[in-house]
Amino acid sequence: MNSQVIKIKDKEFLKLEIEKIIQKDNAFYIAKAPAREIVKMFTVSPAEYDIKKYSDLVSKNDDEQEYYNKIIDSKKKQVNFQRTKDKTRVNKIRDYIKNNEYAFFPNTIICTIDSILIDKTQDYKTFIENNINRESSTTSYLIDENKTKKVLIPIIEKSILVIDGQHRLEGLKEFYNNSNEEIQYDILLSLFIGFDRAIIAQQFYIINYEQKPVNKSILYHLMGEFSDEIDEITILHNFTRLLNEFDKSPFYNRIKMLGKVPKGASRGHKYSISQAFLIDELIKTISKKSINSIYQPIFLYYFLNKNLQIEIVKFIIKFFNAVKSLRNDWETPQTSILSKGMGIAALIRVMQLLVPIIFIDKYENNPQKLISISQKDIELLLTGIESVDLSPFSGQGSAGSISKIKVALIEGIHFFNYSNYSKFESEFKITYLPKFKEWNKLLLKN
DNA sequence: GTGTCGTCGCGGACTCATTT
DNA sequence: AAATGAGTCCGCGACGACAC
Repeated sequence: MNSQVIKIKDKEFLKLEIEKIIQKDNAFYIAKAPAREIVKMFTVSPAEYDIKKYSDLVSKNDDEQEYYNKIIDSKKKQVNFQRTKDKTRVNKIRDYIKNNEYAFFPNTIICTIDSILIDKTQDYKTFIENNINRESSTTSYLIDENKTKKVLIPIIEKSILVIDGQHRLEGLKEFYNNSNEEIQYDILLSLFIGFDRAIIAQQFYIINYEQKPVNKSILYHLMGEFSDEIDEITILHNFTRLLNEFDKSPFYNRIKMLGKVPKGASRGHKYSISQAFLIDELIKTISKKSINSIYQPIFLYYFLNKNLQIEIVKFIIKFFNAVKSLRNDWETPQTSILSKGMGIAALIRVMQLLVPIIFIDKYENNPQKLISISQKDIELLLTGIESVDLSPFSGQGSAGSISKIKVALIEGIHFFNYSNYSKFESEFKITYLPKFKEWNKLLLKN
């Protein structure tokens, strides 16, 4: 599939070879195009002249004029394909292209163009030269050349209307605007040519509002299985597998891998948390992104030292086994929130508050010493947790409840020695958080 | 229908760069 | 050096989606 830039009467066109894709009774086209040109051409709101087309239609249908007028009015007001540009997302895509060695976008940008078909018998250059002033500056031309279909799209703003892929293109645009690198970056286009706006609008609706987002657990699974970088997701993916498959783990047969209860699970099974959920919560214990949070990346040191990474999962197992031995409702996720998502998220936060304290007070800022902690030691630290009543917390949304459960747990655990969580928190922020944070920051420098 | 999960959006805090 | 402001992140609460 070739693409080239050509000039006809001082106007530049992007000439693309296109391939017809027939699906059922209709067809669209795919093309390969240089991103550097496309970013100059795309828009997400329909061009002005389309509205005029609708207006013409109205005058021919006088009887129903009022009806049509209403449609036109709503069409004019409604910014059709314009979604608010999410700047954060655009910047993320820009950085992805800039920094990632394998910065692929293998899926197509879905778009539409307004075009005129030029008959095979005519010379297209002459045709365009003759018509160029009569046609809109954004009009494209469809031609046949050497038995292949091609399209000539004017290299001008708004000649391509994007239905899906706005953020990818905005990201590419940002990349080109902020970089002198002349990289080759081809993108795939799915081109809808010659369809009524109503059809396009329908496609837009289906793509953007009806398409289900990918199950996050599957996404994490794929990243873990196929990415060869030992990044945060990969390691946590391996951890969750280990936690689910290792028979001494408190999470043995508890984790819904791929977000689903496995087929053939017994009645009364204990699959109570999803893999994605657990990864989302645990990532905060290893990610440098959490360094400014009150919930510190308590395992950052072990995460950064490859041969110590296993200590993270060992600690997690010891910690939750301690919880398990103190509270018998760990075994009954059907009736208790403790070993369900919210309970576990709250326990992880307790862990993130506990570790900095013992690290400083008991283990003399020595991460090696923390490794030697036993399940019994943790049980002693968590004494009091067995009396915390969790029944008031079911039946509500998650994020708020997680916080409330955490408060109840902290207030109940004797070691923390506070019957008032907010007092504990302010004390923690003064005495432990700054020291631990500094220590974590130091790890990143080395 | 009920209970739980998971995401969205908001407010506040913090950071960093630029201006005064 | 202080003030201002843009950008970003975090935690919380609300709510829609989904499973049972």
